[in-house]
Amino acid sequence: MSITHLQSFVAVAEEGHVGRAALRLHITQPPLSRHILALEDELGTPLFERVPKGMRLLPTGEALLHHARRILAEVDVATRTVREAAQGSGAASKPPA
Amino acid sequence: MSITHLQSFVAVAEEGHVGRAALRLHITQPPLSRHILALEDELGTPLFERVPKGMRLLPTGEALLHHARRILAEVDVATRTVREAAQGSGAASKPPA
DNA sequence: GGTAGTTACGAATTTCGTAACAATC
DNA sequence: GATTGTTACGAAATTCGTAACTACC
Repeated sequence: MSITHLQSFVAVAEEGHVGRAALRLHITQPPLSRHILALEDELGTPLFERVPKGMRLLPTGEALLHHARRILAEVDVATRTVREAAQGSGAASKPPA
Repeated sequence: MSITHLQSFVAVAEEGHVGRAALRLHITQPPLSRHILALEDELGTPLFERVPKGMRLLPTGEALLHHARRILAEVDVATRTVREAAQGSGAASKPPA
């Protein structure tokens, strides 16, 4: 499980549609579809039900969604916190791109 | 920032030594060293002070360590929760390796 | 000279996007 | 036949480990 996979999962869960999620993530459908399949394979269970309109979360997916959002938020906080700590101590070695 | 990088970071932070952390992670020193350098580069600040005995956490590193542990723990919980949800609904498609 | 981290470099793996496919309405 | 997700496949990018290097006692 990678952070990229979790970002992909959340996007598909929120859009309910691999194509739209891919647009949102600025990648094409196939790699995004593969991210979901890889996650399902790793966890050993489907996360979505494939319906004619797109992708519908299963209970397993609902369970993951909570945690995925929390993880992604925490990654964000971690990044900001470290950058602030760096600024505070004037120890920055690289200016932000 | 990837989960692998965070695992590497925590191991080095706890061991205070790239070589020992590499043994613990069952990889060699160079990739582990690169993980730390990549993280420092991405965050724009050093996380460790290089001392003769090894690697010593800087305040920026201390700040990251808290979040990194929380993220890794949350990933663990997420994995278990989804697997339990799958068992509960009998929807498992792949037996655990 | 021993111990530590880092850089060079080639091989193996992974990941991407285009194109083709499959399935459902 | 239009819309959706998936598989094939070759190219590009990443990541590994061995070997060589650097720095500090």
